[in-house]
Amino acid sequence: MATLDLDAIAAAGLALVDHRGADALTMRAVATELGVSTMSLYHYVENKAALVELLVDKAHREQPLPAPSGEGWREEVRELAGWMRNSIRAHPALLRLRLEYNVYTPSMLTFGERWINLWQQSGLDFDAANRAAAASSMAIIGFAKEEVSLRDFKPPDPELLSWLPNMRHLSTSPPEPGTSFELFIRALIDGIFDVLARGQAIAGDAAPIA
Amino acid sequence: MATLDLDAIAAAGLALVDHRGADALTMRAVATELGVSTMSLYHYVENKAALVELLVDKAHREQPLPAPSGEGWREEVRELAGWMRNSIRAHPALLRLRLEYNVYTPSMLTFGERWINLWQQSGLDFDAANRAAAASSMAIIGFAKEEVSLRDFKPPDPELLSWLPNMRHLSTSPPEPGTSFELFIRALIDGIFDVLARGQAIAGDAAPIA
DNA sequence: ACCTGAACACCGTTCAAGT
DNA sequence: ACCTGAACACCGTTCAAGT
Repeated sequence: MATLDLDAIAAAGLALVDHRGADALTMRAVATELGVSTMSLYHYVENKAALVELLVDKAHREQPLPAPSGEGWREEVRELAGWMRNSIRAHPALLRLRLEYNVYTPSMLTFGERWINLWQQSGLDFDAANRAAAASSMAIIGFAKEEVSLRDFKPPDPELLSWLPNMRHLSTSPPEPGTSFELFIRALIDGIFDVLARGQAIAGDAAPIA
Repeated sequence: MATLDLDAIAAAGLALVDHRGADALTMRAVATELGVSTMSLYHYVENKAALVELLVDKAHREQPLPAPSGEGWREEVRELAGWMRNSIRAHPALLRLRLEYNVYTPSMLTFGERWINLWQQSGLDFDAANRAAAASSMAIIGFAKEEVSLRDFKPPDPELLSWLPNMRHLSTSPPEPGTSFELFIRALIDGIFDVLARGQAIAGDAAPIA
């Protein structure tokens, strides 16, 4: 029996990333963490990109998709958005590695599938629902990533802020991050639905009337 | 007179990043591009993080903030959002470096200042306008970053997609990226305004009535 | 099949030395 | 003040060799 397996490698790597940051994830560090030589890893993983993919997969398995609540499409979209946000926030240091090694996993696709499904239940027509799903998923993923990026934004010296009264006020009393996401998600869903529903209604009504 | 200056270094670095990607930006590469030894750079730049900051600053100077059009706050918010999107798209490979070296520049702050200013003209009260500005700026920056990230997303094998009809349809006929941003920005601004204006109205009306 | 040490081609950066 | 080559401490990864 082998002393190593993919899950142990993923666990060790993810622990490194979570506790010591993206820079701490080196082949050497993962190997010594597992009490094994660096080159052993290459029997399980083709290269570092594959290692990162392994971590992303494990992170995703730890955060299974929520069961549909049946509370209606709007509420379910909000729940799924919250799940995506939590998935991103669970391993903030993983974001840089994903970008660096261009890692995409099938789990993203199943999320997208369900996301589109929900919008198809909104009453918008087929094409509008697809456009709504595409735009809104990008917005939500981008917003959640931006939240974790801003976490290690160090506020500039007060000197500079003295010329920028609005920013000074915002940086001294920032809105709570949770409420910002609440506002964003509600506004986005309602906004996208309204814009597209209005477009449909106009397109649908104009022809018969004219 | 010196053979080197900050602007030449920034230009050489930015050219490398734009034409050969983030990985191509090494101290050695920038130096040889300028026909100089690697260590010369350290007389102008403390370390690689400072080099990246230099590139970001140059990129930002090339994309000056648009003059206020005076067409009303909604239109001006859209214009400013488009400017931000273009700034991000102008140097897509710079995003990874910014994240990697945690680079924030004062130019971000002047953007934020104006962004808040516009929302203060929306008719929302002071706190609501600030919340709107914070949430919407994160959404827009995140969305634009997501757009460029998705640029080098390679669609998965059709095998996998056969179980995901919605995603298969989306990947065979994706919406045009430009219209996706148009939809997103309009929906976001209207959505945020409506949610907060409704909240204000309710809070303002409920008390007298009860 | 699984694991290993030595080595290679790269990094960013320090240092002592040149003009 | 400005520039330089040599060297150091890291990377990811190849290779030939062990069990």
